[in-house]
Amino acid sequence: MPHQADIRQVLWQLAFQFKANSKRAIRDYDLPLNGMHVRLLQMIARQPACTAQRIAASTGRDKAQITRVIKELEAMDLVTRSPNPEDRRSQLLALSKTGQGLMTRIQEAEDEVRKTLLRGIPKKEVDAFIATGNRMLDNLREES
Amino acid sequence: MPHQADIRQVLWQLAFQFKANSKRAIRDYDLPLNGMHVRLLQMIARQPACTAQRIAASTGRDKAQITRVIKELEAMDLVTRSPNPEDRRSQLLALSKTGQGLMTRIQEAEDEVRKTLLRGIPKKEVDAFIATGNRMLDNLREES
DNA sequence: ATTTATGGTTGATATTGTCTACTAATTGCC
DNA sequence: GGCAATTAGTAGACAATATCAACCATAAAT
Repeated sequence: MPHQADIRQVLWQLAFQFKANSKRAIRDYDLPLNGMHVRLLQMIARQPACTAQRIAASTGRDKAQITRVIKELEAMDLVTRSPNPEDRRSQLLALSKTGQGLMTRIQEAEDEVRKTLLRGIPKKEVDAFIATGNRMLDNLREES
Repeated sequence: MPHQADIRQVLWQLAFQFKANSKRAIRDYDLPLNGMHVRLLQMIARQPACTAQRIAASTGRDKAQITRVIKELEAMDLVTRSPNPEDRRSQLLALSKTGQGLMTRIQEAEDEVRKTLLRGIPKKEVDAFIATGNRMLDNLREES
C-alpha cells in the first residue's frame, strides 16, 4: 500500500486501522465489548465524578448514543450510576469492581496496539505529532 | 475542551471531527451523498482504470461494502462500470459526466475543511505530521 | 411564577462495518 | 488439456455507530 500524501487519507486510514487493530486486540483478550464500550469505560475511569453530559461534550458524540452505551455498560455491571448531589437531573458514573478489573486488561490490550503503532518512532516525533494533531483539533472545533 | 496527551484520543478525535466537518460541508453544498459515497468518488476520480478490488485493498474496507456503495453511485448516475478487457471478472470504474461535475463541488467543500484544519500550521509541520502518520500506518499494517 | 435552558431518556432511522456464502473467471500446476 | 486453488465481485444478514426529534424532570433566569 502506497504512502498517502493527502492529509485526508492519512487521517482516515489512521483512524480506521487503529480502530481495526484495537478491535482485534480486545477480541483476542476475549472481552465482550465493542469500541464504544471500551472508549466510555476509559473516559469514566479517567474522570472522577463523570457525568454522561461530560462524556458527550468531550467526545463530540450525540448524548443519545452515550446514554445507550452507558445503559449497556450498567447492564453488564461494569459501571454504576449514582445520583449527583449537585444536580438532581444528572448522575455520577463510576466503574464497578468488575469494571475496574476489566480496565486493567483493556489497558494491556490497547497498550500493545499503541506499542505497535509507535514502534521505531522517536518520542520527540510522537510528541510533535500529538502537538500538531491538537492544533488541528483546535482549528476544527473553533469552526463549529 | 482540553488538549489530549494520549495518541489514541488524538486519533479518535481527529478522525471524528474531520468526518463531522466534512459531512457538514458536503451537506451545505446540498450534495445528496454520504461519507462513503464521497470517499469512493474521490478514489475513482484519482485512479485511472480503477476496480472495486483496488479500492477495497487501498482503503482496507470490506469488498462487500465497496460493492454496495458503488451500486448506489451507479444508480445515481455518478459512476460508470465497463468490462475490464484484461480480466473478465472485474469492471473498470470511472466517473460519469455528472460525477465529474459533482467532484468539482466536492473538492471545493473538502478543501475548505482542509484549509480550516491546517489554518496557521506551517507546511513543514504538516509534512512532518503526514510523514509520521504514514510511519504509524506502516506499523499497523505490518501487523496484520 | 413563568419562561427558558439543561441532563438525560427513548424511538426511529441512516450510515458504516463485518462475516459468510456464492458465482464466474483466472491462475498455477501437473 | 484438465483440475485445484485464488481472485473479483455480489448478496444477505447482522452488529456497531451516528443522527435527529420528541419528551420528562430539574435547574436557572428574569
